Amino acid sequence: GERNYSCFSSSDFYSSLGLEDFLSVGDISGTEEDTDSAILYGTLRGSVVGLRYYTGIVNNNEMVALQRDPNNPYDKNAVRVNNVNGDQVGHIKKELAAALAGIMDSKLAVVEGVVPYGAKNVFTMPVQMSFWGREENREAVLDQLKRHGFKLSPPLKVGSESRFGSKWISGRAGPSYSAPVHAAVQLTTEQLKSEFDKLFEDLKEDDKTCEMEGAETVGTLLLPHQKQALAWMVSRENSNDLPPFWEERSDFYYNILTNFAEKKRPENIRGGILADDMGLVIILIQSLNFCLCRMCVHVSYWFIIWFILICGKYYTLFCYDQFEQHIHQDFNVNIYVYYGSDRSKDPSVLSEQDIVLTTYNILATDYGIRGGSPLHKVKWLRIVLDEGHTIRNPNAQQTKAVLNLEGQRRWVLTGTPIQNSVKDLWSLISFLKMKPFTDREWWHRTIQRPVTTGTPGGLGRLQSLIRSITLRRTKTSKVKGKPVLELPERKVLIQHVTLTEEERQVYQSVKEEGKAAISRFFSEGTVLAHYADILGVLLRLRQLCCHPHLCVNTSSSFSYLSVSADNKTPEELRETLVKKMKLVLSSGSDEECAVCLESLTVPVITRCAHVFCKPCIFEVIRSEQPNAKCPLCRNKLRVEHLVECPPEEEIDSSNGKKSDQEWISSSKVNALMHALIELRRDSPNAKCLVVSQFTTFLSLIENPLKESGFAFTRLDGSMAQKKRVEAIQCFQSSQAGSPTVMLLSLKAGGVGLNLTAASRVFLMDPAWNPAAEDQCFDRCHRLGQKHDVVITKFIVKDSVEENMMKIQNKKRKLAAGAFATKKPSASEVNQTKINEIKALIDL
DNA sequence: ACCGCCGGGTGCC
DNA sequence: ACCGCCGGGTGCC
Repeated sequence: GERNYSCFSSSDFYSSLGLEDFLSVGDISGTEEDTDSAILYGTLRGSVVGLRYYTGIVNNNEMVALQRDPNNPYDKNAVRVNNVNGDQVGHIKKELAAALAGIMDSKLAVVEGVVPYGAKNVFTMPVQMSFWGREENREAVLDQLKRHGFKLSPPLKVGSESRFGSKWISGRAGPSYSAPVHAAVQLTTEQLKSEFDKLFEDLKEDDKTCEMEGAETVGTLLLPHQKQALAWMVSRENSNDLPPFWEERSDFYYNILTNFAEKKRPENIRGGILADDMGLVIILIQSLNFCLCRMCVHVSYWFIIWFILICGKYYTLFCYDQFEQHIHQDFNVNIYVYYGSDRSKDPSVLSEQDIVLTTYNILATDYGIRGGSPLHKVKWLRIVLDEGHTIRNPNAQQTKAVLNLEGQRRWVLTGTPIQNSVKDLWSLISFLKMKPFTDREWWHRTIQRPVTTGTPGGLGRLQSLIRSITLRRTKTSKVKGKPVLELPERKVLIQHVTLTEEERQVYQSVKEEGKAAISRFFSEGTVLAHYADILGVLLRLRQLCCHPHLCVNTSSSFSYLSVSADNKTPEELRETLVKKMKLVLSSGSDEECAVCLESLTVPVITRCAHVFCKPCIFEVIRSEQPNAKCPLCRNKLRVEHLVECPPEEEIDSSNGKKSDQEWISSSKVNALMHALIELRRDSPNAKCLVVSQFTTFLSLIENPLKESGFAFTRLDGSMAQKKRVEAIQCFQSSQAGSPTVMLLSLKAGGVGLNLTAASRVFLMDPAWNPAAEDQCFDRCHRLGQKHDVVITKFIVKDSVEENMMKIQNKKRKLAAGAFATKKPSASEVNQTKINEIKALIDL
């Protein structure tokens, strides 16, 4: 909404820096998504009329949806009443509709209905309505109702919504309300956490521990947990079970959450979620391309074989996030790589394939094209989403494109089925076509809200739902009492680095200058308004900890801090946006485009200060016109407001050597080189990753590596796909003379990136988000790793890096306990942010 | 009777 | 709808 505009313009900037996880930037999504903080204002009895004109039928106690019908020729205030299936039951009586229309259109409240009794009436039936909204809108809603002569009853708990399968208690006479049940109990963080752990750790179930031999060619190579996964997947595809929460009654099928019934048997869920936090399954596909470790080769073949043997000659669409071109084609199946400008737009070409590989980005781009996407014209036998969690934003074009694919058997591979809250699950559940959750209203009313408010039974529902469709394997999962995977140890060492006198002087002067500016913001009370600028200060300090050359124009660096944010001319606004974009592009390497989730190609910045690829954001604007909104903050988007990055200056000096500038070292580089040389002396065959967020730093490090005769390779987000594959294969190779060092940018590659050849990691600079570090470490500490993994973090003593570590530790502790609990209030979030800034700059 | 009352026609929004 | 509402027919006691 526009009301939040001023917030967005500053806060979206740090989300594009990827710092929101670290610096507790609150979720400030618009009202439509902000349903979690809704409270119940009260209830109201109304009537549904015109029943005999519609075919939709309901049961007593069944939930109904109220939907505005503004184009109704008889009454612009019309409100439709639909049953769970989406069939219209009738209309809300016009006097009441007149009161509801304004409230619903302005989104002041969400109105939900339940038909308490009289469901079989011929002409009209009662409907019990609940009004939900944000605390601050309560008065406005009550007011609007009052003006039309309606008054809400106190928020009784509506029976069918509050307990698992509970019924309305029918009194002998009059309307049947259940007595107000006790208030919902908010579970403690620990309780919630342990409940969620249980969601996934259910290996005792028969259908998940039963093993199945693979195809003959690979069967002998399967590990027990892989055989289990195979058996489970096959059973899921052939299962005749009703979907969760459905019961067979005498001659119909009954949904115990919504009390909806229908004669037609609800579709089985022929698929599920393979949730795997270490790529045990994800690796199956991706390791095809990194097939240097024997086990991975077979694991991946196994997966392909599974699809061929189980499904016969059918075509299967893989949604492939980390796109790879080199696919082994040893199994005599047709694999079509649907990617690049020469991709066939002919659906029948796709239909001829056994397997079609594509990316979310392509899928989303094609979805909007005139004439329709060929991918959406094929009826797939199977659709497999790799990195399924990337579709967790229900409003993203990618999600919409995925949800609209046709295909009966649907699989989701994801390491993190629930990223932050239950909310994230909806897209996946919807993708699996689980009735009635494909409609977000039923998901929200029956699962999400009960869970987040701690309504008794809510977690139980979620649990049984997840259990029925998910196979979960974690590093600690056990099969027959033995861990599914015994990984070598992982050790993290902190190596402190002391700056030289000279480095310290520069650092100190930049710090004092920044500190003075930030102090001024504090005294002016404009800290949050200058948040982006503050991040800029911190960025420079972080860079100075690494190498003085990373921080280019130090002396005049903060001149822009004094520019007032208001009253800018268009040219000034443009300049500011360009500056912000450059800061984003240089802050950490490989900033992602939120549309394609890949590295930014031709970056442009929106007026709301979000950075996207130019083609990506153009496509968004084109397909959503005339009211295109920013995918990240929902602010209005206009093509003419987009600002491109002026080309004259090289931002990414990826080859490092600033033309003839003489190479100098730094304390941190010295520390690294000392460690590398020692490692080469002690174990000449050991391979290591040198990781930094700054690609320019990696480029600088190339100099001493060459001087000391190291064979090294490099992987960062800016590299073309072919180069990346080459770099990885070359590094993973065990041949003599193959590189022993890989320069790796922190965020390069996806979960599937397999760098198990390395057993040492040198992290050159701490990341804002500890999870990003962990994910990076997991690229070598994963299936296939033969050695203990030692990670060395270089941290400059008495610097912003040390302060970052402190906050990281705090975050880690928080993350360990927090899950789906109530969101902190905006003021709490801001206070945390302010405290973190103070801690970072020693104020 | 510019009323009341009767009884038939009729029926969402 | 075994209702409400509408509008035409009708009109002392």
